[in-house]
Amino acid sequence: MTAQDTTGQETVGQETVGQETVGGGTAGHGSAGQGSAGRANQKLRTRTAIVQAAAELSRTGREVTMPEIASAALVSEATAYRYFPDLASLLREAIAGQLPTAAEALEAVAGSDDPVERVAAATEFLLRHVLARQGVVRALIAATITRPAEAQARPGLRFGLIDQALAPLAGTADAADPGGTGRADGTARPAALTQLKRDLAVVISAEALFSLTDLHGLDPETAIASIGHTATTLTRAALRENP
Amino acid sequence: MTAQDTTGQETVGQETVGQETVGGGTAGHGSAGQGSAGRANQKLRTRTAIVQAAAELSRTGREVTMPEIASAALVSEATAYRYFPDLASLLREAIAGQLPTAAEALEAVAGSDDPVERVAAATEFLLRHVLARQGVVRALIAATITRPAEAQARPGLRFGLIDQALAPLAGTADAADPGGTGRADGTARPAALTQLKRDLAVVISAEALFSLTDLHGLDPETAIASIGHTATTLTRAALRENP
DNA sequence: TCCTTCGCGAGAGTATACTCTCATGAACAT
DNA sequence: ATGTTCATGAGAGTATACTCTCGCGAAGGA
Repeated sequence: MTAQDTTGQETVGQETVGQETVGGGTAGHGSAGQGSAGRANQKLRTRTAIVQAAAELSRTGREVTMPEIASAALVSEATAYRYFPDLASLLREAIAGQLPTAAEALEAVAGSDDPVERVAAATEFLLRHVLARQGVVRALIAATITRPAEAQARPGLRFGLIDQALAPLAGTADAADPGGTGRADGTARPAALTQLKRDLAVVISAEALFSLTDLHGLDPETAIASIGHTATTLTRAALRENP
Repeated sequence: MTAQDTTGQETVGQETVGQETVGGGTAGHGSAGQGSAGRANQKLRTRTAIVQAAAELSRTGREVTMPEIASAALVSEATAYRYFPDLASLLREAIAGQLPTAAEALEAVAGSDDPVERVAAATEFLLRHVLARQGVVRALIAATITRPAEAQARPGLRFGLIDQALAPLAGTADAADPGGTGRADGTARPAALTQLKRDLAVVISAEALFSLTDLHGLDPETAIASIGHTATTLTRAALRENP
C-alpha cells in the first residue's frame, strides 16, 4: 500500500507500471469505472521525468548526484528516493534505458557470420557507450563493487552483447542459454563456448577500459583498440580449437 | 633531515603528514646531531603501528574503516589521518606491505621458462591474494575508480607480476620497460610483448575476479580457474604468433 | 631547571548519500 | 459537499569519510 508498492518494480522496463490504460475518461473526475487513472499517470510521469533527467545528465560524462537529478526533474530529492532505493538503482535504469538492443547494437555486422568481426564490433560499441557516460558508470561500479549482493541487478548488456556477437557459433538456442553449461549436444562445443563467453565478459567491460586508462595510463582510443585486440585474440583462439 | 623525511612518504604529491614544516633552520636546535631521534622514532613507530593494524585487519577479508584501524593501532582517528591523506592511501600501503616481490611470488615456477606456466602461476597467486583481502581490495577499487587522477598510485603488483611472468620472453631489459612501446629492436617482438602485457593486465586483475563472482555469479574457485584459462589462452596465442 | 617544540587526542565541523516524519493539497470516493 | 487517500515537498536526522582547531603534556634544547 505504500508508494513503493504502487510504482512497483525498478528493474529494466518501465512498461509494467499502469495496471489500467491511460484512456478512460478525461483525467478529471466523474468518469465511473476505473477512476484512479489520474494518480497512476501522475506517478508514471514523475518516474519517467526522474529517469529522463538522470539519462540526460549521464550523457554529460560527469558524475551525477541525486539532488542534481531531482532538481533537473523538478521533483524533490525525497521523491526521487521514493521511486528508487538508491542512486545506483536509478542510474542503472537510466543507463539501461539508453541501450539499444543487442541486435541493434550489432546492426553494422548483422550480415556477417564471422564471430571475430562481430566481437570486435561489440567491443567497440560497448566501450564507446561506456566512455560517453564515464562518470555515471564509474559511480555504478563503485557502488556495486562494495555491495556484491545487489550487483546482480547491473545491466546485463555486456552478456547480451556477447551472446549476440557469438550467435553464429551457437547452434540454435544456445545463445539464449544464460547458464550456458551446455546440454545433451554431445560435442565439446558448448563448454568451449561457455568459456569463451566468460573470457569475453572479463575483457569487454567498463572495468577493463578503466584499468587501462587509469592504471596503465593509456588514452581512451588506445585502450579501446587494445581491448578490441584482446577480445578478438580470445575469439580466434577459441575458434582455432573448435572449428 | 626533517621529520617529514623520517616518517617516509608514500605517494606522489602528498606531504600532509604534519602541519608544521619542521622547518630546517628553526632557531632553537640547530646542532644536536641525532638529538631528535626520539621524536623521529616515535613517529616511525606510530606510522608502523597504523600500517600494521591496517594490514592485519585487511587479512580478515572484511571491509575496514579508519576508526577501526585507528583503535586497533591505539591511536586516534585524527592521528591516522595525519599520516595518511585518506583511507585508500593507507590501505594501499598496508596491502603493498604484505606483497612479496614478484620474484618471490613466482618462486614455484622459477625453474620454468614456459611463459604459459608462469602466467598461470602469476594469475593464481594474484587472485588468491586478492580474494583473501576482498573487503579492502573492493574498497580500494571503489575509491580509485571515482578518482582516476589518484589511481596511478595503486600498487603496481599486477604489472610487476606480469613482467616477471613474461621475463623469459624479453630479450633483456624489455621486461623493465614500462612504456613498452618497443624500440630500435627492429623486430615485431616488442610490440607483441607490449600488447600481451596489456591483454594480461586486463585479465589478471581483481576487477576481473569480481566481475565473474558478482555479475556472472561464479564461485571464487571457478572464477579463478576461468581467469587462469583466459590468461593462458592469451599467452599461448601471443606465443603462436611470435615464436 | 625552564622554556620551546610538537606529537597527539578530543571534539566540532563539512560533504555526500540516504532515511524519516510531518504537513499540504489535490485526487478520489461517497 | 464532505471526508479520505496519497503523492509530494520540506526539513531534520543518521552514517561514513574526512577536515580543522584547540590544548595538553612529554620530548628535547639551553
